[in-house]
Amino acid sequence: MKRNTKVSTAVIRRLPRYYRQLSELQESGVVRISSSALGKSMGLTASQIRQDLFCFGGFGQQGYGYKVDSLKEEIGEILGISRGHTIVVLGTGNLGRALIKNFKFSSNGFHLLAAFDVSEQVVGTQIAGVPVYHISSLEEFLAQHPVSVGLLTVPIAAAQEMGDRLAAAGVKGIWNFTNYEISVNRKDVVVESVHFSDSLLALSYMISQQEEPESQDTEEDTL
Amino acid sequence: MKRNTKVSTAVIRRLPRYYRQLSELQESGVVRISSSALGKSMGLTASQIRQDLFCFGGFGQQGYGYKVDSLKEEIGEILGISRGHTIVVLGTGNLGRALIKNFKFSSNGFHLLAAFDVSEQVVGTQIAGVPVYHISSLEEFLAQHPVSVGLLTVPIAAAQEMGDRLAAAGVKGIWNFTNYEISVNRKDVVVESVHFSDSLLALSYMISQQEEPESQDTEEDTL
DNA sequence: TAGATTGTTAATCGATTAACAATC
DNA sequence: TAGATTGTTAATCGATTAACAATC
Repeated sequence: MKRNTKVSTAVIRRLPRYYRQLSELQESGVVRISSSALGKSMGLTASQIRQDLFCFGGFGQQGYGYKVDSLKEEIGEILGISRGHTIVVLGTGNLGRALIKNFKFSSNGFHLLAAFDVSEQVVGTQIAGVPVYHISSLEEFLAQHPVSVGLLTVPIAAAQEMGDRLAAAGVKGIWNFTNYEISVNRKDVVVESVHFSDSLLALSYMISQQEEPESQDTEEDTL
Repeated sequence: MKRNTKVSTAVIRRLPRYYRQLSELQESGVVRISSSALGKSMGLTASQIRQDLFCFGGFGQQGYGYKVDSLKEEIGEILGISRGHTIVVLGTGNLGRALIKNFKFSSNGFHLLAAFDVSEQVVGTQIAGVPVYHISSLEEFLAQHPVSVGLLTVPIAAAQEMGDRLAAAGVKGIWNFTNYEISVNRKDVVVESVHFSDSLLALSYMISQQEEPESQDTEEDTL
């Protein structure tokens, strides 16, 4: 059994994928899986999977493989799914609304407590059962309820200020959906950003490469 | 000047960040920047930035640094921003609608042509000026308009089928927002997925680590 | 010119892959 | 038992960092 002596971000980023894949296997009724089968289904090597799991002690059985149920359970534990994390949403525009209505917070171990906005039209209402408060009452709310994460879907101009307020009020993490790289200098607040445009531009690069395949030795006829 | 002999995905993933940072610098009126200054502002080393740009030939001036305008331009070119890429949206639920209304497709070099759905309530209408057609006319539309990318925000149950139809109809890329890992076996179709839950679970892991800091030599009092 | 900063090669570091003994 | 597959160490590969000559 190994202590998690500094797990690399590469491994951390794969953990949710393992969790997702194991959930799908579980739903398909698969009971046991080997590292090589799991690797094949995810485009990874068996070695890498065993090495990754070894960071946390290894949860398999020699000669048998891994029990899907218990491995999923273990990884969920590592990810902190059963820690009772809580979350609030800042900004109830189209995206905030979409996330509140559709994203399965509870499947990911988060309890969605409230949303905040400035618009008088939404303040006081509920979105999918989630109460919407005025942003001015954010600190008051955070003082009364322990909130793990603040989800930012505010306009880009308000992003930094809202991030600062969340950090000052003691959240542990900020899930940033604004296309702005907010800077939080507190060591005890983690910022995780979802940059749609980074994703689309990476895709743009990849499809652009395919359009001009191997222009190495061939004569360029484009200007 | 170096040919792009297999650029690593690590580099590709940083290109959009460079582009974003340079855009912000440009807006702030910054004209010139050195690799070390750019690195500091992005949490990268100067060496890494020079190495990254070197993959494409290097666009700096010795003793001076990089001109913000032209470096941004060059990186935009590499990313394929001025290639006239086109995109259609499949699924006009909350998320699809939010993206259509808010996401700046044109800033990222994409022209949003149309949206598709099954609901009779939206088919025939427009969302932010974008016409919504019935999904049954997808192939007909794609045959008439060259479409680079299909954006998937359909329910998870429809994800794979829609991905297959897009690939068969000749799109170059699929931008997948369903929480399902669609599999496309065609070599000429790239899938880029945005998995919200992977992002949140990674954040969950990170904040969970902070909650139990350095439980190495200390006595465990949790069970 | 002197100073600054890149382009580019070399050294280092870390992550992935390979190998195999342990063991179910 | 024989076969399979893990846990774990070692080897390899690739990415990051360091160094410095080139040059603006």
